[in-house]
Amino acid sequence: MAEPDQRLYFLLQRAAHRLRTDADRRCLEAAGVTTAQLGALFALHDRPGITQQELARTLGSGESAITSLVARLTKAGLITKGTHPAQHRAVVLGLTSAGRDSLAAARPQIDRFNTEARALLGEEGFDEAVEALRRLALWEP
Amino acid sequence: MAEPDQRLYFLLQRAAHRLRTDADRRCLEAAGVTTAQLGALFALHDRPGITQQELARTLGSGESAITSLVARLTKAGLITKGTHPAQHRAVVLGLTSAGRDSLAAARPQIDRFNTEARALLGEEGFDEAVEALRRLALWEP
DNA sequence: GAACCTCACTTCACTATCGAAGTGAGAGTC
DNA sequence: GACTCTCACTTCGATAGTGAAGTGAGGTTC
Repeated sequence: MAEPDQRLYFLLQRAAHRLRTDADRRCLEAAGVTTAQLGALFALHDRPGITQQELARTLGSGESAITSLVARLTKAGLITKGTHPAQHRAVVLGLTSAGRDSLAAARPQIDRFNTEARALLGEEGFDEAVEALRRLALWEP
Repeated sequence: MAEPDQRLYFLLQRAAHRLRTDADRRCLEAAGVTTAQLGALFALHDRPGITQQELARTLGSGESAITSLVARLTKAGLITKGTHPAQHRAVVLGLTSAGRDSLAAARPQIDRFNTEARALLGEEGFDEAVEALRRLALWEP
């Protein structure tokens, strides 16, 4: 048992966890948000006016996880909740200027983070890893 | 903003999350444990008699996370807690036969999981991904 | 127009994680 | 012997996720 290559997901989770704690720490220090919250801010920056449901799909989470995430971000004054003109009960989300500030503050940390990861894995290794992760993230077993 | 390669950790987390939910579902169905719990069972299988502290290091988690994890596994009757003969307050962990059964039941699921991942990424891509993840998991930025 | 349906969102109980603070028994110091 | 220190573990209050069940206003059907 315990052959390394038989534990892809253990490795994946270790790596994700390892990077998350570090990224969380950096982003919290720089922008006051966690990685999950930053992911939501990014999504809202890219697609302003999306609904909670769309945000959930974008982030790959369930709607109930988004409810509490949105609640925390709203409470922190980083995003706004509005009503959709056409869709009945849909909640439309948008960034506040404070949200944009957080995003801008986190930006250098992300860049530094990726630069370091590129240095660790090498240019080619980094690109391969990104491609593999993209496939795994979109995988439907 | 939002260039894909500037979001290594978002991708990593999406991929880890995506695989975890699937792996969790399979392992829960087959062995009644979550992926995190299975990771602990694996570690105890490989290194019987380790302490909670060593388990935390092995899994890459903090000790407080291990406290509750161990509590749930003990309550489920899958592991045992004992006292270390030499180290004072160290808790020594071991698998019960039920724990070994869960491990055995989860095994085919893991194999199937890895086979599918190999098919998705290709032999070479899989090995590269495993190596990249190993480096990221052990990375000290 | 009353009953039903839809569907985005919320709530609840659970697992999992963190970091910081707390606990407590043995070890060391004087 | 009393005091302090050490250190493995526990507890606490967060964030983050799941799935299942609940909510409620708008639309549909007859």
